[in-house]
Amino acid sequence: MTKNANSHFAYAYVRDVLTEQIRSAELAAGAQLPTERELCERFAITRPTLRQALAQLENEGLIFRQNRIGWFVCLRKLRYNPMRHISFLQYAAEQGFQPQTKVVSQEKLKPPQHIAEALQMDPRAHAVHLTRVRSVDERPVLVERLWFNPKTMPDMEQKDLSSSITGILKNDFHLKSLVFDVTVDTTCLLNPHAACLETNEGALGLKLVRVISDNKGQVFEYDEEYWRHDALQIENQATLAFT
Amino acid sequence: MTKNANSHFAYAYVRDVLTEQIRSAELAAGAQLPTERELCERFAITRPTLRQALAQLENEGLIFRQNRIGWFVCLRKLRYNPMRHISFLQYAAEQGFQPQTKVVSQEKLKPPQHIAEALQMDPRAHAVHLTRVRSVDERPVLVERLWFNPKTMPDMEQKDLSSSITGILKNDFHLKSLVFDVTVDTTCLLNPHAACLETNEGALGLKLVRVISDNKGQVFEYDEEYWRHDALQIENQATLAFT
DNA sequence: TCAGTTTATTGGTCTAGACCAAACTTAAGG
DNA sequence: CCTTAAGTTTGGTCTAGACCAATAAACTGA
Repeated sequence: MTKNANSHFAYAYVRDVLTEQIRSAELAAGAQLPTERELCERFAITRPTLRQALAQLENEGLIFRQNRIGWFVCLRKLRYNPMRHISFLQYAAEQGFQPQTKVVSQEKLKPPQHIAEALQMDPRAHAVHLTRVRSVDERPVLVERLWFNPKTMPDMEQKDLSSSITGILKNDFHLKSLVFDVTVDTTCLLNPHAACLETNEGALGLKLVRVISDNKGQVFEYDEEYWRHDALQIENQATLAFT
Repeated sequence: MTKNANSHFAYAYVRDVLTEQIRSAELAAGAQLPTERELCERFAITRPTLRQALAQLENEGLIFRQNRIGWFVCLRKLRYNPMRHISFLQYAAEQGFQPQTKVVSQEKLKPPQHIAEALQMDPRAHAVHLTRVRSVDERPVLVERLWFNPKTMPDMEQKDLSSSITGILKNDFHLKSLVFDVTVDTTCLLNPHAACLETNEGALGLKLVRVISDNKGQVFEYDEEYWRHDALQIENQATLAFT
């Protein structure tokens, strides 16, 4: 097969050609790519070589796969500021998406040790645990798992958790301010998160952990957010005032 | 080959075994993994299958490769808050790393159109462009490319850019406050960034874009940071006060 | 026309190599 | 002891299949 000068490997050439087709909108957002076998024929390469190229486009967040259906050009991303406090439903709607939330489970159980430690709770105690999936335009993009400290947030199993948790902290537990500690890592999505996000096991994802405390450092809530990496763009804004 | 119940594919089984060995410190941070051919023999699989498992561990940020030398368990990550303003040298040193910075190039040239637009400058004009590589413990982790708006930051080619750019904005251009707009995306590292980071082309990375303006919205600087994804953990903290 | 079954299509997983090239190790010579 | 060359080891790239399984499309019968 022929290649241009700056991508002498076959997979790199294919990756660059497809990238340019996506960037120039020759392949439109949401469009299905030709099948793997068609692309192999067109570029005169084998499927392992093609899939190396596709994997890199996938990691770049340019394409995504639907199991046994095909590869698609990614749609626009949800811009997400993990430090803001308006609800998912609100900022997704503001950006022209159609957001949805589905509770997967709510139960009271013993948390893993690292979560018990982060919550500063008795590791033998049970905590209320809420798992929910968020979608935009009927495409699941986020699995979140919330843990509530039984000491600082008692009786959570009796509250309506479909409303704002921040509201519960303010109104039911009378907090005057909250501190959010957030970390972001790349991760490999495993089941059940991968299945909830309708992606295959092993796909790249972003894991966001948020610990919510009061201003005395007492921990109330521990959240894990597993995101499809191709569905969001993290953003933030800060101001530096010179004194 | 044999596998346990929850990872019925060979590559998934290998991935999970190696993950557990890393998590339990049976494979210590920095340790070299057995060679690919040794692992193939041990697990009775072929190299493509093994490399599928290794690729997922790499995306997870658990292992990294050195070209033609071997696979290694990742060392601890630099915790990075993109919204803070202390220098890289300072927060890396605070975390017990040995930071280094190397200027790769400094030149004045016509920026790409999307950068000219972000800088709100005449697209035909030239801007000072600085490229530098940051390392910790002699391991390159970040390539940054800084563009300075010639309208708001004239004569930058005559300044000492090895010192604090923020200091230059404050002292030379008399700004009273700065606004930082930051976005974070996963990306596929290509050359020359991949080479600077001593990783192979196509490796997963994180791209962070920061636009620096004054409080009137006038843009001064446009920064692109290309990070080894396995070398950093993004963190942030915010406070929400209820009124 | 609809429901159920069958067939086809698509990506997913895997084997079994081959060969390349960067990096390291070893050996030889000055 | 140092430099250079040769050999070895390692990950990188690629071919050439095979077979699986999820999903869609097509077909058939009521």
